Amino acid sequence: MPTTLPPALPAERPLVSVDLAIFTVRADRLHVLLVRRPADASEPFPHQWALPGGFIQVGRDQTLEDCARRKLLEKTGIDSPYLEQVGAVGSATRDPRGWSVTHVYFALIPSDDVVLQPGANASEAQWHPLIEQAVTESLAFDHAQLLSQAIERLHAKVEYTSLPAFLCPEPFTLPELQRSYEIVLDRAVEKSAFRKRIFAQAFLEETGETRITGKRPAALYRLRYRDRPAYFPRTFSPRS
Amino acid sequence: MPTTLPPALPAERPLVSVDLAIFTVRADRLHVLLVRRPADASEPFPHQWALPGGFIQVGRDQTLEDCARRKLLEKTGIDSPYLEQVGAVGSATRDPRGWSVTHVYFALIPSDDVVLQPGANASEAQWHPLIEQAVTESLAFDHAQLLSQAIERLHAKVEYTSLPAFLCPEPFTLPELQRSYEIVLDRAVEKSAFRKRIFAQAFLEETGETRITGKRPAALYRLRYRDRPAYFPRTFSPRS
DNA sequence: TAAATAGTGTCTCTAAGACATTATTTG
DNA sequence: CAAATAATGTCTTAGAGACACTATTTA
Repeated sequence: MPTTLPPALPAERPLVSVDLAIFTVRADRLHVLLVRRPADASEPFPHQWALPGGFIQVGRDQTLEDCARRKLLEKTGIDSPYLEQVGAVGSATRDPRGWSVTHVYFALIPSDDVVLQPGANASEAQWHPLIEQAVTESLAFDHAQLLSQAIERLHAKVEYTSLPAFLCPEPFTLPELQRSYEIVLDRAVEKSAFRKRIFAQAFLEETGETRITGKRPAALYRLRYRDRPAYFPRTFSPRS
Repeated sequence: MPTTLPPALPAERPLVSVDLAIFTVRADRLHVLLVRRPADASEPFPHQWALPGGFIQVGRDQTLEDCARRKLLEKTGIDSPYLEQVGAVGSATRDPRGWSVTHVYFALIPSDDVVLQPGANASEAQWHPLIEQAVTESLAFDHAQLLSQAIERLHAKVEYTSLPAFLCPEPFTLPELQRSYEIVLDRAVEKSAFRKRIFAQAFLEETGETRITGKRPAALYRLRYRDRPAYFPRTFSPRS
């Protein structure tokens, strides 16, 4: 029998964590939630900004996604956001404490639902605006890379899905939804084409109410399905 | 100091693995490579078919993707396939040996490059045809679900990328590439539209040679870039 | 020259972009 | 009624689908 066969179970196991890119729109800008690493010098990257996250607790989390939802609830008080797995990044060197794999999720939440949770380490949670697809602070670990993966995914999917609707507090008007698209895409969107596109997918329902913000009141809508986005048959700008 | 704070490092760590859905086209059908679990009754799911994969070896694999490439090389002898991470699935119950996370990758390889590696456990590696998007055997663990996630991703991306080109032995003719699309999509593709679409993206280069299989010889092409697919501005059938 | 496969041309259709126009409100 | 914002209408355009047609080979 060869001696090179791996053992049935590995002697050493990697660290396993989940990290979240939680996005919202505030003050007409896309923001991401960051937390400060503990100041304790025995921890890696003390006092640096990082994506909220943490290790799987095998006694507590039933699934990877449960762990992500738990973290989100702890930080924001929100328990049913739009949540999507972006991917996993694992290597021997990304965490000085050892071989580690992290699982990146992104969440979209309407900012008025958020109650940043006080207490313990969450007191240092803060919204950071995204300038040119990135955050100005330098982040702990490889979190800058994880964040840009999440942003890249968001950016790509906004071209052909209704994701920005999950950033709007319900009910919302069509101009508000359009603005949400423009903020995420960071470019102007043509109104008439936008409306045809949205209505063709029929994922909104009228509340019957209107909102009087500017001059002519705008019709209010809510999502027909809170649990999944709508898909458009084409992207916004097929070439550009 | 509260006693509910998690420890800096978790006491228990999940098992971490990689599983591969390796696709190829043989005999005009999409196939996936499966391996038999060891017959040893002390192992879970003895003698069942499973996706090739295994635990991360922290002393050996530098990254998650390295681990996937290593497994692929061990099973097929191929070292630079198209390889893409599909996602991670983790839960307390998916492996009877404990909390486990697996990372699913899919690979596309031209079947004539493959040399199924003999020896040890690899002697039991076999190509299985996909009928109606699935394999007829029942698979170990949650591998049926992992496989369908991989197939779903492949299916979705074929609508707007050049992925089927990675299934064709180079050089290939346009009718051969079209057939590759039809096999993966499991539907007919219209020739004229197909050719316009392919040439518009300019990801092929002519070899100058032709292949004489049927009557009129067909021009031979190879990929301009082996490392990434081309993206089309629209999907194949915008509605249907 | 018939059969078969490779490759092209033409017309239609769908959904997006541009941009002008109409509608409804407040001051 | 003027200003402002909401909503609609019309024309163009890009790229896919349908399908007829031409081109090049072998038997």
